[in-house]
Amino acid sequence: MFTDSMGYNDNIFCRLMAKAVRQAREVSMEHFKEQLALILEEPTGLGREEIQPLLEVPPNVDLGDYAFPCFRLARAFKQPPAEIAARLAGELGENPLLERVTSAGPYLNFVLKRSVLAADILSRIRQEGQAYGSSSRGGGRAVVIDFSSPNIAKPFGVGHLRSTVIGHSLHRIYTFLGYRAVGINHLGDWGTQFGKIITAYKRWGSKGQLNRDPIGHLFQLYVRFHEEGEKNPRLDDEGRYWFKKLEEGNRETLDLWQTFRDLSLREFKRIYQILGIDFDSYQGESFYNDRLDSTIEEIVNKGITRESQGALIVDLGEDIPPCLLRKSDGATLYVTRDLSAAFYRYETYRFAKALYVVGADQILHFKQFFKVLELMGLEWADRCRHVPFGLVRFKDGKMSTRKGKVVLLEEVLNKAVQLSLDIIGEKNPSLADKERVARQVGIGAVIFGDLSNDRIKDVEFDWEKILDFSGETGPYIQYSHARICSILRREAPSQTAPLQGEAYTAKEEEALLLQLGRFPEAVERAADLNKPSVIARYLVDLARDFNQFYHHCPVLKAQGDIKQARLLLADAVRRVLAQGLYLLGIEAPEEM
RNA sequence: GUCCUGGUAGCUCAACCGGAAGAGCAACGGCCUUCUAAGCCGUGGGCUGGGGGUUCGAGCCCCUCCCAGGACACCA
Repeated sequence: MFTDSMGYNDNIFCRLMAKAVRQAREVSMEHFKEQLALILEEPTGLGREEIQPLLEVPPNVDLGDYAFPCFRLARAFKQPPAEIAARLAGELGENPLLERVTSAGPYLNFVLKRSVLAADILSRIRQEGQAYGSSSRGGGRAVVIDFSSPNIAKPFGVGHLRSTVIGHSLHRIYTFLGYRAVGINHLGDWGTQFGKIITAYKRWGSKGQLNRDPIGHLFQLYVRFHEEGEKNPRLDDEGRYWFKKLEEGNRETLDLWQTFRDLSLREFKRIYQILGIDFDSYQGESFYNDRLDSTIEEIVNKGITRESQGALIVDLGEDIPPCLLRKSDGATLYVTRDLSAAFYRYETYRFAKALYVVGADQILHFKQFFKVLELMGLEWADRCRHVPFGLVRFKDGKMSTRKGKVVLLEEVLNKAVQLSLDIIGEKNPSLADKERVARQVGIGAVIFGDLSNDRIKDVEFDWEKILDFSGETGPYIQYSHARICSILRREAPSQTAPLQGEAYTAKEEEALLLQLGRFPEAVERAADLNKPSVIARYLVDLARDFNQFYHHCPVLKAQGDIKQARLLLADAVRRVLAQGLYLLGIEAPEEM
């Protein structure tokens, strides 16, 4: 059952097309704002375009559905805002859209007619199903999203979770808005650290251990290299030597590198599978090796480079340090690969946007990188955006990969799933397929925990917090969803019965309807700001509104039209919760 | 030293491009012969780091100081 919102199928594009056709006559919350702006145009003497952005949602539902602050009018009317609000409230007469207009201090508050609101939103959700909230604004244009991008031969720690889940969510959000999202895992599979690892492997490595636990072994070697390097500075030279060999294409070294890469990638894909994530491309840094010369040439040809202390640099002006394209020993750098990748991606995808979901510690790097594109005069330079996020840190200091301090993501996921399983055993022991649900809930909790806060803020890793499933958490949203499914299993709403807008009278129902109507705005905002947290917050509010409804408005025990109306409302909430979770990369179990 | 981010309830965080300061956790008190108590209801809790400025209006914009974190050409 409920297949319309569960299995996300390829059908979405057909739906989006059909939707575009309907769009002209669709009514939405945005449309309500337009209508209000129209109503206010005459009495205020302001234009529609001026009014609409001023309209806001009052802090308290009892005040109204929308509010218009009258401060702006004070000067023109030569009257205090409060008096203007009071006067306008009196002047605005009957309107088919409005239940009432009141003034509260300097604010003019509007209450929409419940029957209109309900019929409007619910019919839309009923018609569009899982496409509710989507749009065709992307028009099939490409958005390239560079995310996750772990370093080969290093463990996948909790620190990598952020880029991975933010990027994945953005991929789904942009797809939902009609873009062709391209997820790229720009693997860190090249660079001087491979010289180090090869050095370490040659000195202390073991083939047996490598096959048994590839990443674990490589990580040990990496840590040991840095430990010994403190005492023996010559190790660094050795590392550089082997990297040079690698770049020259030395067979033996290359084979070793290839082995490390294959083993690591297999390991990473296992983790991605647990998280339910896939990429459209795994072209990492090494992919650009044979393009670097032409990349540099292209930049040099623009006449913006110069030699400095034997290195090739681009001056970027007073505010930013210069960008180093080639070291004095001839080796290239990270940014050279990024530039090369950007050229390649533009040629390949002709993107409308290129997003880089990379930590905030690399803000300067991206400034330099984008500045070079700009100085080259590329018209697509401003389509590139760094989507930075705060770092994960521990109470007792920073996480240092070099020193071997790392919390494995898999360990976190395993603990969350185990805890989830324990809770199911306690609360719902008869549940079928407990392990599957425990995975959905445990992993959902970890993902939601990361996505629910503004990405720019640093997060402190805290076992207690990540394993807390009460309050504003992923399980809270999933639980709300499962509760609805439980009701609908007993009785499904008629999908053809006429909508009875008048049947919604409880204030919990009103709040829920209004919140449902805001979903499309939340999705758009999440995309505009590249912040999945906007959707996460929206879902917390929606789930809270639903739980209040659940506790105050019996569904199955209600009679006739009221029962039917509540079933329909619950069903609409179910769809939006499931879709919202999907956009975050979280599953929505029907029971838990 | 220079630049970038953050600083909101005891703790973790919201606040829709300037508009009426809110949640969750923790604490305390209630609610399961009722559609899943991973829930709901209630109580307490604030000079939005300090000071100045712009504005009818600032948690949000500008200046300055304090605190925390990060970055700052041969790493990624």
